[in-house]
Amino acid sequence: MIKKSSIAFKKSYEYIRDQILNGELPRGTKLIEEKLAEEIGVSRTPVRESIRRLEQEGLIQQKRVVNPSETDLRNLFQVRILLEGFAARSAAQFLREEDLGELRECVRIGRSGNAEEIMTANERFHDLIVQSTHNPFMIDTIARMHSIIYLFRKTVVYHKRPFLIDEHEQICQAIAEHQGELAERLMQEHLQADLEFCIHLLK
Amino acid sequence: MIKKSSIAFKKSYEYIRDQILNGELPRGTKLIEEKLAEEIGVSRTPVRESIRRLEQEGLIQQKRVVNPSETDLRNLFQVRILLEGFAARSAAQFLREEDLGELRECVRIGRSGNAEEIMTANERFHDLIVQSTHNPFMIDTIARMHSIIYLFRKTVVYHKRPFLIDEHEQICQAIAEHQGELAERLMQEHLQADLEFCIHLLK
DNA sequence: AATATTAATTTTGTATACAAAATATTTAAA
DNA sequence: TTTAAATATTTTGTATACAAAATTAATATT
Repeated sequence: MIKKSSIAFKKSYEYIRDQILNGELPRGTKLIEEKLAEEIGVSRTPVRESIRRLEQEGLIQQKRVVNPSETDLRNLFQVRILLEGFAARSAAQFLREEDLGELRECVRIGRSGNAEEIMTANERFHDLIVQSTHNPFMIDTIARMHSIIYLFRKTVVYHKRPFLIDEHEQICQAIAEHQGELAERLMQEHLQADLEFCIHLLK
Repeated sequence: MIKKSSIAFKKSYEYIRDQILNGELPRGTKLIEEKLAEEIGVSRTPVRESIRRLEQEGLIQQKRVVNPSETDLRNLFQVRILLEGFAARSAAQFLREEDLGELRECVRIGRSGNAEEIMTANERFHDLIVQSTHNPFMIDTIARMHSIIYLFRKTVVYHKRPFLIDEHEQICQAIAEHQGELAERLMQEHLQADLEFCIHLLK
């Protein structure tokens, strides 16, 4: 089957999404179709579609860049903890040897890399575990949450959370030893700590 | 804050969604913007938007009415079981007395009502439990799954699944007695049975 | 000065036109 | 009769116009 290009839509979707994710469009900003269209160099139609799409993905709410409250974050993490906890348990059972190697590599980079590298490694760590479920529906649901969580990534990178990498290492080990229950619990605690850290920064 | 109407969009969105859910647009059908627009009596623009929305909600995939495979259903239910299982546990802790009454009423109707009433009561049963989480994000995620699952509701109603109401009753009782762990396990088993029944019918 | 009304402006929702892309159909070649 | 190429048709993507709705600014009234 042939892929369709939709270049104007792609361009505007990626532009707006990236502007939101890297903070150039701060949380709470009102998005105006015509302004964006002119800025991007396309008509309103694809911009409109992009906004709607991002609305469905949770990055935009009522034409504004989403601005999650503490409660919103807690709700989000309640679901995230359930799903990624399951994923960790699943990884302990199904993760392939080569992926386990990459998981360890992520931990290593977490200790020795620069800010940019650490951020990428952290994302990769969680992604490897989520992918191990081989459940596209679950992967998609989790990805949707991450796009909101990533709104905070700059803030979180500046204030490095203590023990983050240690926790990753523990999870990694539990997975390597096929201890599903333990991996699940450790992941839950890990994410809970992430949440509290996020909320702490929010104030 | 003032609600906006968007009458053409609302009209076309609801029209298309309902046509899909009640089977008048069978699974796999290709949707053509212009045909639908004329049928509904609006222009292509709101129809387009409706299709995109329904695509995000999972009822449409690549311009066609979604047609889930057995694997798709299993993946979907894996997530559903996690989330609704959690919701049942949560209900055992937090469900208000009046909602428990309604839950019991759903069980009663499940035994004595006609097909239409039973269907509504079943939906309500699950909804009450899901709502007890008071987590809009979780509620929304689950709702999204239900819209796909409801594609099968006609088929499922014709072939009444045995023990369905008994299981509801057991869950209801566990919740009433604040036995969270039990309620969670019963809900998981209940949904697993639902899944197997769905898949059995699919063939 | 604060509040309510009205008017001006911005922004969005919808319809429409047209070109690009995808699909279906016909014709030609093996 | 099958396969390939060319053509015609349908369908989608994008731009644009215009009216409805929402927002903002200005005016009048207390």
